[in-house]
Amino acid sequence: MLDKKRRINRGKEYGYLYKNGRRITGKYIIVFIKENNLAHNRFGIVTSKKIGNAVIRNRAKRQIREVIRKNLQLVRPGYNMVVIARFNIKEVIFELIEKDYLRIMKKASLY
RNA sequence: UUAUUUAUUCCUUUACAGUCCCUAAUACCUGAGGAAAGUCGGAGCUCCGCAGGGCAGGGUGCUGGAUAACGUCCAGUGGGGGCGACCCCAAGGAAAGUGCCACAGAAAUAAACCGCCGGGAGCGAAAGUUCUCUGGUAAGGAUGGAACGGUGAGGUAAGAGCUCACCAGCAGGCAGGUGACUGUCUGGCUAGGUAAACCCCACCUGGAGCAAGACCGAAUAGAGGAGCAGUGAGGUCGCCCGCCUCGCUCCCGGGUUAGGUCGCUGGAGGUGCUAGGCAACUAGCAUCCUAGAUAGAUGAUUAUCAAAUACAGAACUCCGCUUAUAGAUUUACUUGCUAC
Repeated sequence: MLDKKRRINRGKEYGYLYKNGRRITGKYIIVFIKENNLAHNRFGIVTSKKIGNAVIRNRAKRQIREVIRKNLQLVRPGYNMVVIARFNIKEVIFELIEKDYLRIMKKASLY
């Protein structure tokens, strides 16, 4: 699990990011990004019921969390991000998700 | 365990030392299911006015037992199915009342369409035959899921439980059984189906649910004005009674996204043995037991295990039911085939 300070856990913050954040769409994930004026990044992960049952949703969440953890040092700090899993994430292996994530970070000039 | 900061204790003071909390790093330990699922039934627990009475509403529906309880389970009874092992059934009441019974058919709780028989009238010598005539008749035909018990005999103008025998069904007695019910005798002679239609009968039923609810913290402002009412308004399902609380509405002014802790897991618990019981289950003894989160949990890579994996992830707890499923395991029996 990520540290408590690196998590987004208020429904309102998610709503704020959807409204005001920059939206970048990848092949398997969608990311909303907004500056947060902190020395670190904060993340939220969303897996909707469209993706599948609880087992599939939890697995997708774990894999996204691992991608974020693995590349924590690479990404520039000071942003809030919401990562949304798309419905086709359940069919792909870990490396492809990681590649997708890094591509989005590059596009946002955070890497 | 280490480190940093802060607070506190001790002390005249300082230092050393100790304790608690927060944060970070490291190490070690622990972490889902038979269905965790669907949320269909029941219960514990919590709060609401301790929930009292009546009506309404809802539920259950063969009998006896088990259980904290149930719409669950066990053992029976009665139906139905299967060659069989065995399986299935919301299975009370239709002589309390009402409704409905499509199409077909003359008629669907009401009967005469065809037919059969007697009488009358006409025709005819008679046999007989005809009818806008009259009466009897439910045996036969035709329709239908169902036509006012069935089969046979007597009986009759023709017929008819009109009479008799057997069968089905009904009522009552007796015997057996805790009981559902079974057996038998007697009687009168027949009573359509539908209650997952209304309904009747018996029993059960207050409501909301862990986002229940409790505590701590933060913030905190109304002796303001106007109108209305006092047979008023509100109070955790509907209506009436009973009970409890309070004036109410509008305007003006003020406040409001800050959370944390508990509830939160050891319990109607699992396993084994003994005893009781046909069984469900119960009792005693022994022994075993580690999720408890709060954006909400089993990651990535490599290796290995003989090989491989379905349905699927706890959110207060438990007992059931239902549905989804790869594989593995156990016992008893039935049927078929093959061999002896």
